[in-house]
Amino acid sequence: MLDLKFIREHPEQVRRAIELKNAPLDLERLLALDQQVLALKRQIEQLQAERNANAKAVARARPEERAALVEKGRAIGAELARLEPRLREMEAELKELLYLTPTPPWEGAPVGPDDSFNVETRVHGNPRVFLFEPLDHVALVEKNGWGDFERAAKVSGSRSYILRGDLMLYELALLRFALDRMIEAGFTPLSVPSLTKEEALYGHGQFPTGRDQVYEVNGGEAYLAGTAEVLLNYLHAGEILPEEELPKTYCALSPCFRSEAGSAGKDVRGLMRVHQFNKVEQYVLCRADLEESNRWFETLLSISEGILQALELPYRVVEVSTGDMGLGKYRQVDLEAWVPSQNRYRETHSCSALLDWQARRASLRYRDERGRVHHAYTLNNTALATPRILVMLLENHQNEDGTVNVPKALQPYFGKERLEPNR
RNA sequence: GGAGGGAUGGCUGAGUGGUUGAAAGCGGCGGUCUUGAAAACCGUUGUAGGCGCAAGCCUACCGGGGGUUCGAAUCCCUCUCCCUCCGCCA
Repeated sequence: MLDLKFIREHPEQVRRAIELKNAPLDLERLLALDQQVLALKRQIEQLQAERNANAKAVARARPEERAALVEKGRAIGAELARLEPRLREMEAELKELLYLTPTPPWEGAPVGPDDSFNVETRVHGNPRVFLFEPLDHVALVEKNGWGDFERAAKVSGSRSYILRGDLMLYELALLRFALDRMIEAGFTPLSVPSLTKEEALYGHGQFPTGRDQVYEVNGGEAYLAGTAEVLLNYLHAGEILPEEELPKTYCALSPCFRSEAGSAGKDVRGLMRVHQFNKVEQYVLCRADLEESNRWFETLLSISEGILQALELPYRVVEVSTGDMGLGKYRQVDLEAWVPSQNRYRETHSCSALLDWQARRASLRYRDERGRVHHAYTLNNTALATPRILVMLLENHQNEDGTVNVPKALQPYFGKERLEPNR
């Protein structure tokens, strides 16, 4: 969400951002509505001032003057009662439009409407050359008894999974490993709920545009968060933090839920795209300073790269295009790890800087040393998400006999050098 | 699930229809005093929006929303959250 004043004063920049981001927003409607709201508000405030003055006059009035003043107050009240509902409606519509305002993307972002315009900026490691016919991750899981997709579907429907034996333990090891990397980097580990209120989803940016991706609980009483970012971003909602308390650097482990509406037919098999998964998320709330935000962006990205390197996975770095990055983002870089069975890289991490777009929605503010109040900047990135990362780990580290090697860095967490078949 | 009690400014807390955006205390900030500090004393100290070159003025906000009234922190309705007791329970 952009500052209304900024929109008024820089409509051309906003128009450009709408174009670049393909934002579903009618800027002319927003600007016109803004003017109407301002005019009506002025009128109403004028009437309120009159009403207040009149009410005070009633209190002081001599008995013979009262009736006339009360009558005047009644007239003002009637006029207000006529105007106020209109203002409420107009403000509600204005707010809906404001929720659709996009952050202008950074000048380095590739320009284009979709992910086909994303640009690979760097590759790390080489895809492994197999001296045997490698299996895909579903075959590996089935061969070793490391999971049960059929029964998962019976119990929970499509896009669900059951992990078993070593693979189940491997997931736990991975999550704990990722948390330790975050803690080493100075982040505060949190466990947060997955149940979320509607406001938090608006504050995050998931609502209103991504509503169809979210599971609703009890007819809208709550929602299941698709990422801990939703919760982390609402932790300090409405607060004004002292500047000394910034940056807030959090990492959280949480179950994540996604309806995957619209991705029917894509990645329906296995662990690639599931309705419920676990994720360690990185989140930063910092001062409204572009340089600081840029530094954090690099930090978040390098933490994730460090994790992929420790997992000994070949990956590439992708600069996400303006049309693919989402309304709120200033910059987005994805990390994609190699998937041998698909002969391509698939996303494992998504690093984003949103400037004050989320902070305005959730009212995340801080007070500087001069006493002035600012909206903060927010950033986030995946630290590690399972089970998708298991796809890459199983396929890349498989042996000819179907066992799977555990990267050195994970061995202390897993306790063994390889995953062995479940008997 | 049942019964009851609450929600006021950074914090504690007064305030049940009329100059109350809100007493008082604490805290914060500035100053006086002091070699320095403490204490004491004086001043100051919410957010958002609008108007104005500015000084400043206006409006809204006492958990959220709605209502009654000339006038609401105060009365009514509703929702949310918190606390106590009972029941159930990982």
